Order: sequence, then C-alpha cells, then structure tokens
Amino acid sequence: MQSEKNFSVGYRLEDYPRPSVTADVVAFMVRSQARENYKKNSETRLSILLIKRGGHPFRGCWALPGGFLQPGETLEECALREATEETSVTPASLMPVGVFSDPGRDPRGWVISGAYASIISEESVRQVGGDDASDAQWFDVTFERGGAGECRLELCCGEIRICAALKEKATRFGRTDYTIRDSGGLAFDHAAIIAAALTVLREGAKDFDTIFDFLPEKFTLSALQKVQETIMNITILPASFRRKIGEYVVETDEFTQGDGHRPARLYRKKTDSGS
Amino acid sequence: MQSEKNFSVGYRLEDYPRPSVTADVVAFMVRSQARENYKKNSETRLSILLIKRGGHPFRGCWALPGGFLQPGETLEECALREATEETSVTPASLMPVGVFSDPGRDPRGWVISGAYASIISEESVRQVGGDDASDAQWFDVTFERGGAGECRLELCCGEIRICAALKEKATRFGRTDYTIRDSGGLAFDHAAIIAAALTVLREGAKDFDTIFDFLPEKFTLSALQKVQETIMNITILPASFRRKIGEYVVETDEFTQGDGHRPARLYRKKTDSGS
DNA sequence: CAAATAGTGTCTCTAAGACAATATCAC
DNA sequence: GTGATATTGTCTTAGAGACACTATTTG
Repeated sequence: MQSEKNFSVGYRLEDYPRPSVTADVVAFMVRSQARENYKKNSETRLSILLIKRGGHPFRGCWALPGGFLQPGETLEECALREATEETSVTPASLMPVGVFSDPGRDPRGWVISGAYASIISEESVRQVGGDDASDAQWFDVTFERGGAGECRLELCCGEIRICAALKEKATRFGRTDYTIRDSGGLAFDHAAIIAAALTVLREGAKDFDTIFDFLPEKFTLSALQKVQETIMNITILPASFRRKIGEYVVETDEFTQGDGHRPARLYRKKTDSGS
Repeated sequence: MQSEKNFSVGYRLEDYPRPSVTADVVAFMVRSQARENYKKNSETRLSILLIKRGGHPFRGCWALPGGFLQPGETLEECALREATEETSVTPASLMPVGVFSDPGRDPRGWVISGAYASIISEESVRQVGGDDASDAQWFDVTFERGGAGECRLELCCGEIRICAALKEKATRFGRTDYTIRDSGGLAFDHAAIIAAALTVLREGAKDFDTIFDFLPEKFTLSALQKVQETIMNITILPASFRRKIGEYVVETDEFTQGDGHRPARLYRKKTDSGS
C-alpha cells in the first residue's frame, strides 16, 4: 500500500532529490602534560582534533575533520579515511555517534553527516610529530553539565579558547541529543557533535571498552586508570580499579623504569582467545 | 591542508555524486497470545512489522518499512513518518540503530540507510485493527546466538517462516555488526538491520529504558517483567525485578480484575518531575 | 477447594567502596 | 631518608539471586 509509493516499479533514484553525505570524526586523545617534578607522574587531559577551515562557509573557524562520502565506500570507511588524512595516524577504533541531519545545519545546502568518535594514542601522534603552525590542532576538552540540562563545552589550545553552550535534550536509550545555544565559533553543528561523541566515549569507558586504545600495547594499570579518570572526569580508588580491570588484562614481565618511584608492572590487553 | 580539498571555496555540492538516503524502521511489539485457560496469564512474543514488497527489486519479498529522506526533514522525522504511515500508529520512541552504507546493499544503486528501532504498544495497534490479507504483517522473532558468532534469525507469521543466518562481527562499544550469510528471503540487508536493532533493544531493556513503551499508561509489574523477559529472552525472579523497578514506577489505586487469580496493582511510569 | 498469579521477607553471596598497610624506586 | 607511586589486604556495605512464605481471586 503505502510502500508502493516508494518502492514501486517506476521509482527512479535519479528522479528524486538527494542530500550530500559527509562523515565527521571526533578524534580523541589523552595527552600528558609536562611533569611538575622528577618524581611525580604527569597530568593528563582529554583532547580532540580540530581543523581551521580555509574555505567558505565558516572560513577561519575551527571544525571537525570530515569530508564527503564517495561512491564505493561505506560511511565508516569514509570516516576512517578522513581521520587518517588529517592525523596521518590510523585510529584504533571508530564508534558511531549518530546522524546529524537537521535541515539548515550546513549553509551550503542539504548535507547530512554521520559522526564517528575515534581514539588515537598519544604515542602514535608523537611518532608523526605535530606542527604548531598547522591548521590542525589538538584542543583540551572540558565538558560540564549544569542544572536543567544546560552544558558548557570548553576547548583550549594554547591561547585559543572556544566556549560553546548547549542544551541537553530528553536523554533516552543511552543516546543524548544536544541543541546548540551558542556555538562559540565552532563551524556548523560541530559543538553538538562533539558533545554527543563525548557522551558516547564516556559511556564506553564505563566498561573499559574505550580506554585501551588510548595507550600503547604495553601499559601500567595506573596509566590505564588515569585514562578512565580523565575521560569520565571522576576519581577511582586504585584497589577498586585493579579488581575490576583484572579480567581484561594480562601481566607482562616488564616494568617501568626511572620514574623516581616504585616501578610499575606493564600489562597487555587480554585477547579473547585466552591469555 | 587536506581539509582544503573538501571545503575549499570552489566546492559545489552539485558537482559531486550524492547517494540516495533512506530511513528504515524496525517496529517492535510485544504481543500476547491467546490464554491457555481462564486463569493463566497469556504468553507473550516479541514481534516486528514487515511489509511485502510490491515493486522491484525484491518484489514479493518481505522488507522493513522505510522510505526516502525528503528535503526539509531530519532522518529521524523520516523514520517517524514511515513508521506512522505503515502502522497508523505513532511509535512512542525511536532509537537510532546505525547507518547501513555498504555499496551494493541496494541493487537499484547507491542507497544508504539510517536504521531506527521503534516501540509500539499492542494496545495502540489493537485500536487501529489489522488486516490479515494486508501486505503489512507482524512476525514473531526468534534470535539465537550459536557458537563462534553464528546467529540464526527466525521470523514467523502464521504459515510464513523466514530463516536468516548471520555472522556476528567484532562487537565493540555496545554496537554489534552483522554480516548476512543467508538472508532467508528478506529484502536488501534487512536481516542484518533487524539483528542490530534487536541488539540495541536488548541493551536498552537492561536498564528499563525500552520496556515501558510496550505497555499502556497503567500496567502491572508482572506485565512489565514479562516484557523485559520477552525482549531479553531470560527469566527473572519476581522479587529481584520488583526491587529494581521500584524506583522507576509509581503506584496507582487501581487493580486488575477478572483474571482468575489475585488482582494485581496497576502502576504508572515515574516522571522525572517527582511522582 | 484448586489453580494460578501477586506480593513480601529474609538469607546468602558477590562486588564495590573505603581505607590502611606495605613495597620500591630516584634523588 | 624523603617523596612519590605501586600494590595488596581487609572491613564494611549495597545490591542481586535464591527461595520460602503469605495473600487473593475465579470457577
């Protein structure tokens, strides 16, 4: 009946308007700051990658890396391609955040975007090296939930500070929607995409799903704990963390060295196929 | 740098190929069967709505309700519109399941689809009435996970039985991907979409997010428990369920009647703004 | 009364939180 | 030794599972 309308013999794809489709990537990294003194561990910050736009619209504004879906690739492949192009690092994981399809979200016309969160280890970025003058920069993220669903998203990179205001909407099924009150200068609806990606990342960090990819293959449990604390913006008691993480990791025989305090054992992520 | 490529001044949306975009909806209902005898409660089954395709491709095959995204609407609005057109009932909720963008998933050409799961209460469908000869039918769902990620999806509606075989792929971040081994006659990649939607539904049922919408405004705790058991395919001890559900519901003064056994108190879902 | 479901009480077991105690390094 | 982190042990507490018991209806 109604389905005839869309799927009838006479339906030609070309006869109907089609939107442009993009994939946007929120690339997350947990960065360590300089150590305060020789025996302290370094502080860590959650940061995301932004690109300074060279063309219209939003010329000169900061935006998420992303680009148009090309024939023959899946949306996920597109996101992976864009993330790799921008960071020169292939992210360990891509998690779907949602589809952003508000008409009017792009001044150029009808453009819908599939958003993905990706996790990049600091180590892999170090190997590539970064350019301070580049139009791609890592911004430290602060995300605060106020009362009545009001949220503040703050992005910092050296002197640059972007402050966006968002309204958290009817949260359901784990997913949360955000409406932009003040984009703070971010391009398009990227403030809302970042907020949604953060929510997904935090959700995934609860059961340790998303925390391993921030670290190299071998890591200390303290570092792993710090990743979770940084992402979720909480503090955890070490004893509790160690109890829970135990089943997901395997000991190695190696230890850290030269940290000015007791060495820590290095662990590896447990693979599903036994130790 | 690389971003120039896509966002440069000269980029015209029309100059580049665009996919067609559809929204597909997996409409879930928990249906009660006829009672075995006057004092037993009725059994319940999880079922989904399928449409018999009248046009090419996959003419005569069963498919999910869905249709093309139209200018000026969001993907979610499109899904809501399609769900409403097909069932004559506006679903209580829509949860995003994922984007399906495999090239070649649609023989007509380049078509990507945003999938949504929706929940429909049996009560609301009863009011509209159903047509046995209609091309829209509710199918009982059985989904079984075998060893090594092999899954079997079985859909039954009277004499009609659809059996699909799927392979569960590297599950991460709560989301699970499915590859179709045997579509069992379902159109497009809809077997994979249904499996993914089921996973999302079950995930949401864990914390009671998705179970209330299956029932009318007032319900018994036993009915609510049965919904969760039906969706997740488990059995729960009543005492445990009642303890946990307590904080999400509010008592009413009403009771069931004429069931051949002790009457049950009716409850209402607790709203966030107090009782 | 019998059959069936509704609803409560309580014991146990597990897992998480809290916190104290011990170990080990670089300087 | 001092300062810092690593790592373990144990007490307490909250919550889930198990199971038994009571309550209430209709034919």
